[in-house]
Amino acid sequence: MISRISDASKDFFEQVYAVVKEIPEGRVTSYGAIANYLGTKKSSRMVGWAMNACHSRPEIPAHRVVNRNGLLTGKMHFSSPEDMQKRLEKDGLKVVADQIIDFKLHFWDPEEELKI
DNA sequence: AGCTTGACTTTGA
DNA sequence: GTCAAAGCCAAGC
Repeated sequence: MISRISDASKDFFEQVYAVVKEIPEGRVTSYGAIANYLGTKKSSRMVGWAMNACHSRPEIPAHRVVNRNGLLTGKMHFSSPEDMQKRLEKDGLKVVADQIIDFKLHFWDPEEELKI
């Protein structure tokens, strides 16, 4: 019989998407936080790479995922660079110079909220 | 098959 | 505090 891969071993991308979709409105998180929650802290880049493929998942609020500094590093990957900031402001967040104000206050840690 | 790039993070100077 | 370099894994060429 064919040993199908376990659900827990599903694609890393799917895991990232699952976490990102759980990000509540008005909250933001970092690539590293997601990677850490998934257990691959070192592979924070993979989270970003996963987001690069988020075009396959229109329901992914990728605008709520920023780098460790709260900087909108991936804004240019959106339909329009302004779209990401506009969505964040729509969520009640303040963005200045492509950076989220009080980022740490709005930081949403999946390890804290989702409880491993 | 190997090298380069990438929506990052951490560490050292 | 900033700046530079290393580490990381995967996809693209």
